[in-house]
Amino acid sequence: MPRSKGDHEARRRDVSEAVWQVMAARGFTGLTLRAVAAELGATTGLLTHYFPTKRALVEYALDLLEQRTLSRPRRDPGKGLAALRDGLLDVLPLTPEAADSSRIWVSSWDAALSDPELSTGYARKYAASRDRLSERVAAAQELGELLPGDPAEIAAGTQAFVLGLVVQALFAPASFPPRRQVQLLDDYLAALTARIAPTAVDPRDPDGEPQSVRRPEIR
Amino acid sequence: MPRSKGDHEARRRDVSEAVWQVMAARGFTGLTLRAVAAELGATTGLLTHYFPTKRALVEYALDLLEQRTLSRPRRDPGKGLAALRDGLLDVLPLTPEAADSSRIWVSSWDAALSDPELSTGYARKYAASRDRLSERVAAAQELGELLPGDPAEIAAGTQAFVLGLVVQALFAPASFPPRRQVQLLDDYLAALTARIAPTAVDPRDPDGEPQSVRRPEIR
DNA sequence: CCATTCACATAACAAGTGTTGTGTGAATGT
DNA sequence: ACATTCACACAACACTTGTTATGTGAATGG
Repeated sequence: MPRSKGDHEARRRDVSEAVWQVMAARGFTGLTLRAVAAELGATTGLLTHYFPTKRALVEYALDLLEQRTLSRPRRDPGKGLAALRDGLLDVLPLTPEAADSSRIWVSSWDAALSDPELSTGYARKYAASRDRLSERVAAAQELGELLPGDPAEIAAGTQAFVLGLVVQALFAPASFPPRRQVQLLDDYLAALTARIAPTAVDPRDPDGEPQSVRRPEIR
Repeated sequence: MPRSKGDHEARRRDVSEAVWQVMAARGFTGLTLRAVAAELGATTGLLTHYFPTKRALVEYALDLLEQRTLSRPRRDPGKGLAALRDGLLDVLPLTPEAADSSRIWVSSWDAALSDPELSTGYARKYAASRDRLSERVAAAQELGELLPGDPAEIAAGTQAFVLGLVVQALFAPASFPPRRQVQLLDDYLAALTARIAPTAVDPRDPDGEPQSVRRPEIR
């Protein structure tokens, strides 16, 4: 072996950084071999040496995106409802880095929707994310911090909420500063922890004692 | 003028249809002059005759997208909360045509995020949409069907919710059939109303009017 | 020391893109 | 009837894209 494996890995990390920069600056469509090479101060020959085809680089970029999103400096999750809230906050573009990540995600949806293989991969990733949220929902319910109901459904709702909030914040960052994003999320969560539980009221016995659920102490 | 204005308009409508077909089939990135021309059974010369530049065609396509979305067969909006619900249902990809429209929207975000001019246009459109929702929120509040609170904030929340639901439904249509989408939305709306029947919608008639809506307690 | 192997650079290719110029037949105005 | 004007087709241009082939200097192994 002419070079050490450490060199190879280091170079690969350089490529990651270049890919990231290009995507952040020019979107997923702008992810081109020459753009990455230029960002890297190299030529396309380098890239074809590491990735046999463009598709390989795209898949690598998506893995990188997922990995960077997951390994983003996360909040130390609290317990119950606080843990759910933290998990949702991690999705929102509250910092410039998170905004970059979010923009890349959204811009990648175009290519993903046209590619069945990528599309199923995305579906899988989002399903996994919902499963993680679902666990926290169930935990919060056990603590009595969330209204009863199918955790999977509630998790899907929360996921939808933050996803849509991400999109809106990307297009109108001035209208959706971090503070407002957090506020909107908290309002949403507060609605899920209403004082009077809809499902706690038996339709045949509307005068029954409603289950007491205290409002969350969040923020 | 060699030809009647009617011909010109008719031809333009043909172009619209071709543009739409191309976007639905190959996404916003796949919107290319030759693809549209082929779909139209013509050459690129036709398109350059109607649109001086690619950008003009893109803007035309976006206008078409907005117009088709707005003029989509809409529900006859009810009063108060029902009107809000109808407005939100109109956003969801509940029918194949609506799914096409939604997919095109999402795939257009890539290009829009990289283009400041398009980006501000999107921000404006979404803001207008929120304003419309906001009015319905306020109306529902006046009827006592929704909890008090800033209508603009509640509208932003509902918009985020349906937007995110659209994205999830596009990537996992099997997991988010129309029935579940409606159910999720109704659960969300139920959370915004203090006292409302848990099942506001007949599962066999998801597009129908919500039933047995009870007035919330004023706290 | 020397053959080999790796890590690229260089350059060319074919395909696809938007754009532009030049035709051409048909409809129109007079 | 004739000149004009429109609505395209046709073809070429310059450019970008992914891909591929070939070269080359440096590190490595024996």
